[in-house]
Amino acid sequence: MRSDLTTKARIRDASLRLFADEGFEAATVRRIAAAAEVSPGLVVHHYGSKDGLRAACDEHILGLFDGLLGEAQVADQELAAALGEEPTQKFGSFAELFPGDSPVLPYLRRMLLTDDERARAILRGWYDLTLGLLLRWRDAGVLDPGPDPQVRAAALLAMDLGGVLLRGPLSDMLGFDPLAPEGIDRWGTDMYSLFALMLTPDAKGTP
Amino acid sequence: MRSDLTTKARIRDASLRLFADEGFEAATVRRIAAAAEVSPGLVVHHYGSKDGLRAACDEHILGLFDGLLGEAQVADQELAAALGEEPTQKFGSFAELFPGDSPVLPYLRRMLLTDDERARAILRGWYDLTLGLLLRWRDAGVLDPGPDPQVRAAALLAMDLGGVLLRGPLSDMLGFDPLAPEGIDRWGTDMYSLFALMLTPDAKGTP
DNA sequence: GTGAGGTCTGAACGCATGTTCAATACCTTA
DNA sequence: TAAGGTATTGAACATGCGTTCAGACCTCAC
Repeated sequence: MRSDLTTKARIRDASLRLFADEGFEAATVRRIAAAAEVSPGLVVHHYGSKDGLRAACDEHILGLFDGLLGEAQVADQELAAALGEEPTQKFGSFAELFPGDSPVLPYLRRMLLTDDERARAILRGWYDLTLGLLLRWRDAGVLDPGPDPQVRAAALLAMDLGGVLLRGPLSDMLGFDPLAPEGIDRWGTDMYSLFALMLTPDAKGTP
Repeated sequence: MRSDLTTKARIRDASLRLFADEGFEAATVRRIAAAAEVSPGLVVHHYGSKDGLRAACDEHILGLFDGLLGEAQVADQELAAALGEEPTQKFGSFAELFPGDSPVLPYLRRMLLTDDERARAILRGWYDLTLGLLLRWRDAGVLDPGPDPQVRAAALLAMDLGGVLLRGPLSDMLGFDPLAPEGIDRWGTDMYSLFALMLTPDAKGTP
């Protein structure tokens, strides 16, 4: 496989941006071609059809998230040994994983918006991870996930992804972009402090 | 089997559903007309254009939320007198305001995800209300909104709306629809219990 | 050199779209 | 009953869409 700046990859990246920003139907083959500085015919030549192009984009993005989920699972396993040790610091957020101008989060947003089945599957992976975390820490006496851990895990995920999906309106309200590098700390700090409320008094005492 | 609404309202409701479910571009005038059991020409006759129809839908939905916000503000004022009295029970969620099959939440979802400016304005109203609530209750010693109340208010809003925006995937994960009448209690209960973590020990003691 | 095979273009095609318009049906008011 | 406005239709139109295709261009192997 060749380097990633081939014309074919350039077309995919251009369509990634347009699909994410404007939606699949609104992004036309002609404008994708213009953005990638090629002819419309070449787009079809490389990807067979507009649907084929979308599939390639999906694959690309889902691959990234799958890899990420794998890393998170590994990190989770490693963490399982050192239980009770600053769990708050390990409760990472989606938003911190990608640079502010990356098209990855906007594209995920689009996939979730269109209820893509595979986006759901990715989400389910993160849900399982979160729920597992809550239960394990509960059993270790570190954390109280409330009366309904499954719903609690879903709510935490909803809050995290709500930040991704509502990035624009939230920036409006707060006066800063909570997902941009400059704002992620302020956003993340409060997420942590809200999460920390679930820690048991014992765990709170030992920072 | 036609409804007893006027033809014009029937067209608007049909397009409301289609816009919400499939997006503005994907919902064609012809299919809207078919859903409303009229001819394509009549749609344009009543609303001038497809854009005019969208504007009418926006107006309809935004009107509903404006009215709701007004009611919430009134309720908030009334509550201000009886401060400290079961604040948890008054922390309502978006999702509980509409029946499960109403197109209102799906349409709001669509507006938020297309970054409609007026949807942002509506959201800002709810944000201001939430933030005001947090600050007032903090000053009354009932609640601790954490180190950054503005971000906290935004995060709570993100969680609430995250439920709306991710309804499909969440239903998948949880095995029940958290926004349907049968599931809203279970979802709402955990939202309450998470919110209750912010109450100060004094307030917690007095149910 | 020459031909094969991939890359790339731009015009063309068929189709679905939003919109227009003349014609018809319905309903009110005089 | 007559008139006039509104509601409604369905065919027609222009436009932009995804896609096709013949051919030009490039790059190697022989």
